[in-house]
Amino acid sequence: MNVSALEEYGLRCAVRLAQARQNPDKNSLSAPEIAELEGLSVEYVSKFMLHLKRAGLVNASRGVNGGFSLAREPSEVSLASVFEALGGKRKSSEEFCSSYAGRSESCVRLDGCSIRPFWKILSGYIDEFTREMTLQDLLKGEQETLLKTEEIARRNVDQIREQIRAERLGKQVT
Amino acid sequence: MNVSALEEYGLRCAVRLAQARQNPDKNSLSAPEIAELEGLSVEYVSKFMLHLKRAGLVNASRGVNGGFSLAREPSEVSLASVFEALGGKRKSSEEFCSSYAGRSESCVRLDGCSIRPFWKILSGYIDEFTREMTLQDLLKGEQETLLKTEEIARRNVDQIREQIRAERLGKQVT
DNA sequence: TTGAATCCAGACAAAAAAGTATTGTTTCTC
DNA sequence: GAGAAACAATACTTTTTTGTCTGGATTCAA
Repeated sequence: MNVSALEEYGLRCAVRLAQARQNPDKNSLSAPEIAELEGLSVEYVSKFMLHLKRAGLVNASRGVNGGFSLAREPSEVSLASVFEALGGKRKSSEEFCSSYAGRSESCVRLDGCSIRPFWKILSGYIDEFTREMTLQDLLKGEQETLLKTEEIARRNVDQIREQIRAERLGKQVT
Repeated sequence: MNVSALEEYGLRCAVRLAQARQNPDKNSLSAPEIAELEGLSVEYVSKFMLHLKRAGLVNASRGVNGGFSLAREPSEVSLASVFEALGGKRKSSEEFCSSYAGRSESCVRLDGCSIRPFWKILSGYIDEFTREMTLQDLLKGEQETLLKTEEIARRNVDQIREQIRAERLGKQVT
């Protein structure tokens, strides 16, 4: 349940590009520039950028004045899409169960699992969070980030309430 | 941002012990028994249990009728304490920044970081979640888990609002 | 047209996490 | 007391993640 290096560094690079985009003179950054800004090696940064490019999030141009630029508006780039582009896809509930099946064919706990509901809620919140947040949101500063966060958290509570209601109805029918 | 094997399997083993505790005849389980129940190797389970024991969460007894039993009431064992015992401690905000410093001495973004507030909120929610949830909660079933979840989520919203308010006041003073 | 700066791609190396194997110690039962 | 069943501890192997290195290919400018 920790942030991976991929997620952290990749997101930082994306944010740099989002910032650069707001610069009227020069809205692209080269790998060496990003590396310098972030204190990372050029090779490492290049690796991230390649992934982002393949996913269509970033445009690249070669040559002496080349570099990378964000392909879309920062407000149109969710953090989830960045993470996905980087290859560090989060496991869905099903993938999760099958990947932690231990030695058995499928998870021993498929019915009556007491842990899954817990992970599911937590995981759902994280997904919601990363899907709703965009590069633009991050650029706006802490105060704005907090406001957006509150909105997401509030909606999350509503969703949980909805689930509780649904569960209750299901119970009554049975 | 994925659950580690340590967290998943370790928690499962702890839940098994919490279940066993409710059994009046036999409130302990041996490593082979847990391994069988969870579809894991005995050696692997033993490794988890050793950690849980060292952290004082679990009592162990050797010999032919030996095994492990939960040292406290399931309602007194938070998921956070289980995870911590297993060694997979979550990074605090400070640890986080220093561990992803790249090649520099400290993180390049220490002031005016646009990403930290985001991770901080998300991380705070996860921490809150794992601290509040206990083994007892997991045993109660999905419906109860959801109710507790809603409570935590609601409190989370309040905390965010509090932060927003504090931030606003801070801004005004400056 | 030559060279420098850049992206592109995959192989490679190092470190961490996941999982196994081995050897020993304790406890119970017969 | 001997043997079986269990925990204890650590070393070892495998896999995944993290990060580097190397050898291109493309573009621009002098």
